[in-house]
Amino acid sequence: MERKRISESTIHRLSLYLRTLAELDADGQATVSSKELADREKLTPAQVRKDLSFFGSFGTRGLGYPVIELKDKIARILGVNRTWNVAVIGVGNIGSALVSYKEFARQGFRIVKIFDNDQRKIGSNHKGIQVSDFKDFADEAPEAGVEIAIIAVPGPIAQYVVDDVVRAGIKAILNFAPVNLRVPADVYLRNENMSMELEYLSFAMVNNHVQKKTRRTV
Amino acid sequence: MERKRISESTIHRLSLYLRTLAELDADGQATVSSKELADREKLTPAQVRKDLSFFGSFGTRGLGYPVIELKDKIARILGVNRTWNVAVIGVGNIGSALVSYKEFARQGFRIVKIFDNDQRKIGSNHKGIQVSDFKDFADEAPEAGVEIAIIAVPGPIAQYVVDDVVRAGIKAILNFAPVNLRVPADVYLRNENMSMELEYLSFAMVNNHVQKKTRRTV
DNA sequence: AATTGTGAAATTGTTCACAGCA
DNA sequence: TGCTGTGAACAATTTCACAATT
Repeated sequence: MERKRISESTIHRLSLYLRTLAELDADGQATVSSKELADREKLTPAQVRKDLSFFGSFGTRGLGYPVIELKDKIARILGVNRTWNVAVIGVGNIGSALVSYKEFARQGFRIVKIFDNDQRKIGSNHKGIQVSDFKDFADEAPEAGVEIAIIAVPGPIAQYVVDDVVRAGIKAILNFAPVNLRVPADVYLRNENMSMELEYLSFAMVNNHVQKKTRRTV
Repeated sequence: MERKRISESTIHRLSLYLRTLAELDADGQATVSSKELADREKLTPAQVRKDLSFFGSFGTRGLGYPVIELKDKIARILGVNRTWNVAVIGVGNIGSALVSYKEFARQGFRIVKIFDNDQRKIGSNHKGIQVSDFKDFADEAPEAGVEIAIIAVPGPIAQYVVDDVVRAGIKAILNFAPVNLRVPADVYLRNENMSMELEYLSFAMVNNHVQKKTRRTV
């Protein structure tokens, strides 16, 4: 199968293309050129073509790319042409916002379980899902077919939570807690650090940082 | 002053170092080596030293870096050795989570104004702040000394909101809406795309992607 | 003895430029 | 003619490796 090293930036840009293709599709546009796609994302046409070429040739010379087909193809590459079962752990500010965040559902990430360790929250209802006691995670998460765990607990307890999550056999974790977590090598861990982009803005303003091509401004 | 091109990745790593240094400081550790810092972030010691060397020499050969001093120095570089006044626009799921998010305050990002266009929300109270009508943004934001705007409104209206924000003279914007926004070249815009990391996890699982050095897993 | 700071080398990522095709 | 797909050229970033310093 695939035997090239696809860089992290390429994957992130595929996410961008996917979003834009969905917009174009909604507008009823049938084809799109690498130039148009590039302009929307503030990238170069060559970059777009190179990114796509890692996975095959989807375009037509002289014409461009068929919007719907390309969208489907990228969705397949990213693995979002299907549904993923997600558990949210911690139903505080961030956790409950995520449970209600429609964009996740739209991308195929379906929240099927919610966990917390606060007795006042356990049993309460969020978007039709009963909050479970986190100590039942190892039983209930596999039972519900959970494949991805989102950690939205306070920093100080995040490592304990993630240890339990790993022990329950979950292999993919998205961490919103503002701490560095340790997981075994066979577990995928990504961090969502919401202060980071604010700090970038702060840096830019303090240093009158000249903006350039915008490599990964998402 | 500074006359080197500092890359975006370097800035992001400074955020990581800052967070880790705060942890080390809290643990009472006085010095740290590039090796220890690197291990915590899954980077190389050379990378850490190179990043820091862009801004000066803060370490002592044979000894390492003084934790508190380095933390302060990085805070100064990032511009977070001060307070920034922030307005949150849109007090739905995400917006209200951000208003309550303690990490922002800890980093010096102080939410001083909240705006919405929903009459049922205007006037209501979130963490001691009265929600203002967004149509008064141009008057009230400058008055409150707002320097950074966080956009947490639904995608379809985000461009209109951002246009008004720019017109009110705001030069730094953090966008949580899942759309590409256009702003003039002199306005700093960063996007927080929460689906992106989930899509990365999805990609990794579907492709059995081998994890490498983790350049920007935050 | 340990660890920084940094040029130089190696690697990775981006852009160019053009042949190939609809 | 217009636009893709892609090697080759170029640019940026990372790592190496070692002299300098405590």
